[in-house]
Amino acid sequence: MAKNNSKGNTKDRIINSAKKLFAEQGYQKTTVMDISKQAGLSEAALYEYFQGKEDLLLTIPDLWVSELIEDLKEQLFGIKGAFNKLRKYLWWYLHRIEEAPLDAKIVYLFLKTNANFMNTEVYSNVKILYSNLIDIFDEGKASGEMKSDLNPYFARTIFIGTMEHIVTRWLLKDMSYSLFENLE
Amino acid sequence: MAKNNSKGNTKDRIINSAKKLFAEQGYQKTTVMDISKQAGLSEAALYEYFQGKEDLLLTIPDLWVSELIEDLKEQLFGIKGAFNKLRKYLWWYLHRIEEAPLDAKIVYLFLKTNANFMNTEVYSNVKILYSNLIDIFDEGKASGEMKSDLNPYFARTIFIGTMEHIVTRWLLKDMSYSLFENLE
DNA sequence: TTATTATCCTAATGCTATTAGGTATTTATT
DNA sequence: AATAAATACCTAATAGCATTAGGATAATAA
Repeated sequence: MAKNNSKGNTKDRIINSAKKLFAEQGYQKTTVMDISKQAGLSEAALYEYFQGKEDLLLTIPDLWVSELIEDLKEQLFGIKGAFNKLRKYLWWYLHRIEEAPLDAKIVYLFLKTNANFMNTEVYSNVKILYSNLIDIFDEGKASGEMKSDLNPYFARTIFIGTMEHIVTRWLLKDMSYSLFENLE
Repeated sequence: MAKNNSKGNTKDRIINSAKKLFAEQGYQKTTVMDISKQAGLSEAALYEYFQGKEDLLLTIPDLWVSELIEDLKEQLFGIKGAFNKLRKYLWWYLHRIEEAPLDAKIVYLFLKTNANFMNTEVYSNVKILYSNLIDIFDEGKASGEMKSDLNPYFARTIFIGTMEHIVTRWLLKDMSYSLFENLE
């Protein structure tokens, strides 16, 4: 019950070191020694906490994305109108990404290229995150706010595609400007 | 003058082997030995043709993207109307990607995550490829086909974002369906 | 024929992820 | 309090892989 005090700290230290280094130098160029040194440990000790380098990569954004799901519910709660919800969604998403650029970079740039990404907790959580949009578009159609022949799935593809494109470009350009500079 | 007969062949063999293996197993999990064995060479011989594994990755889609640029001009030539051009652009792009899924996978999934991507020939070529869209939107505004307050840059972001999202999803799902199943 | 260059090889080298096998310190049990 | 067990960490292998050294063979040029 009182066992994971320093253990929890160490694990966090490893995660934070890895996050920083992965985002800065990329996954490949970051060595396990880099990470463990930054966390103040030996390499071997790191393996007490994670199965390996890849496991570390896959674990890092787990927490972040789970948080996002919880937060999104709250944020959308009480907002009336599909367009208002969409606006809020967009704003919220970009805001969260600007707040946690390291996590975002790892998810966007390194995780997707990993062969095991599709079997990840993160992947299914991202799907949940995006499924909310379908509901919003359905609501918009039902209320008459949006055209009745709108295909919600295609609308979502456009919405997400655009958002992700903006974010990816921002990440590739080293976050050198604010994401909000180019909002309609 | 007659020196690069077998040399040219060998280089092609290496490129094709690497392309296949990168796309199948991912960049990290593919070893130089895999590639050279598949190409019928020793590992050392491969280094006569490429500086290394990363150089190989960066070189592979060079040719493909250069070709695309040439082809696009032809394809759009003689088409009247911005919307017609847009439709053609979309159709052409998806078609070319279905035709060369290995190149596409490498560009979309592995190249973008590489730290050196931004300094690549491929990157500047992709920019050229996308800059054509600005002209199309400008033309559409000038001809009255599109609203005069349309922001061409934002329109392009939406267009490309949507396209890339569709393609990325398709690639991640192992190209298990035709890209044209879900066209408007 | 001799020199040069192209093409390829085997055998290092050195870096990096991961494991083996252990020590010391904390926690639980009697 | 004494002993057992688990925790947190270490140094020193091991093994895989990218890359290089140092040639050998064969084609081409002088």
